[in-house]
Amino acid sequence: MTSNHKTLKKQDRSSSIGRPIGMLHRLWQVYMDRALAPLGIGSGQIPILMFLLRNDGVNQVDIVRHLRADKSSIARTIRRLVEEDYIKRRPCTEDARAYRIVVTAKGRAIEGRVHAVLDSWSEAVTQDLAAGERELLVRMLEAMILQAHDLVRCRPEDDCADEEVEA
Amino acid sequence: MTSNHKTLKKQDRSSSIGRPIGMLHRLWQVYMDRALAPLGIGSGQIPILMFLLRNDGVNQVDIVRHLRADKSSIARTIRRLVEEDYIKRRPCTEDARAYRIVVTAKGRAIEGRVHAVLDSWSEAVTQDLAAGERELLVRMLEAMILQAHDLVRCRPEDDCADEEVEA
DNA sequence: AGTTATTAGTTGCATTTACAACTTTATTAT
DNA sequence: ATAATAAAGTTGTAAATGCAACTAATAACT
Repeated sequence: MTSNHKTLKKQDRSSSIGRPIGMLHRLWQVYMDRALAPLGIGSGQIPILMFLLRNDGVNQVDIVRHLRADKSSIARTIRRLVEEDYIKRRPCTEDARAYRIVVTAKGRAIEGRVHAVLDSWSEAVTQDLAAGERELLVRMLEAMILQAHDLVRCRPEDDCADEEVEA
Repeated sequence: MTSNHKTLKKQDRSSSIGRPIGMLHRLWQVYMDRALAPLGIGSGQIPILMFLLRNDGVNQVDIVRHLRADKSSIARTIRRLVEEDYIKRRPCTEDARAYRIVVTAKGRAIEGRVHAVLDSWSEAVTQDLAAGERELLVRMLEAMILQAHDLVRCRPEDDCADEEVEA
């Protein structure tokens, strides 16, 4: 235990919201990658797969909107999911440019496992929060995402306002 | 305005903590990269630079511990910061393996700019939160990081417990 | 109908970041 | 003092992602 941590200050962690969030995200990725390694699926594919499990048959743009990601990232991640046979792409009859992305049996088969891993993370990291704080946290994060999206992907009349509902 | 978002459900956003955090982090990166482009510095370099501005002369391991990142990432990011002349490495006299990382004048010169950008992000995304919620949020995030770190980088007697202080 | 603008996806390229294996130097234990 | 360990950094490799530029197809406009 040598090293010169004597002049390290406890500061620069109070203000910025970005730093702790980035840290949590990276730790989440590591956790997910380890837990999902036996399934041959990586952390980056999880959001798409989970979305598709609830919204089978959507196209890539729908995924882009929901995940607020870049379409090229989505395209590549979908390719990986297809390669691993978790999802399948079939031409969209109404629009020759688009595809309908559907989950395969193999994809459905791991839903439980993935959900369990996601939940174990959420449970573990929030175990120190007081009663009700976790729900508040989720609400705050969603509110922040809306602001962040407006700030970063500020398109005039963007339809990212979470349409749908179905059921 | 065609597209088939009719069967999209509003679900799968309630539970998981990982998804919204990842989303915020990516949006943060985009925001920072855009705002900092004129400075020739990227979002990945910010945490290290900000840490060094408060803790000049530490070595890479100190940075690794503070940022809870991988040492190879830190090594490469430091190389970039050196290439852009924001920081400098000088051999550590007490330990021939290590370096002391110090911020250059150019690095100090942009501190205000960077801080302003960081703050504008934090301010913008939390603008909808109620009074005091932002502080609560930061506290929750820090508590979650501790749990996450234990979960992912669980080393027996890890000294990541934020030593230092040096008021 | 014909031209223009938009939209769905893809590809090249760059950044951020983790893991494993390796080098060099310092520590511990014998 | 030696040998075995551990620690500080580096490098190869790969995943996750964003941006810009491109193709193909649909929608809009005249």
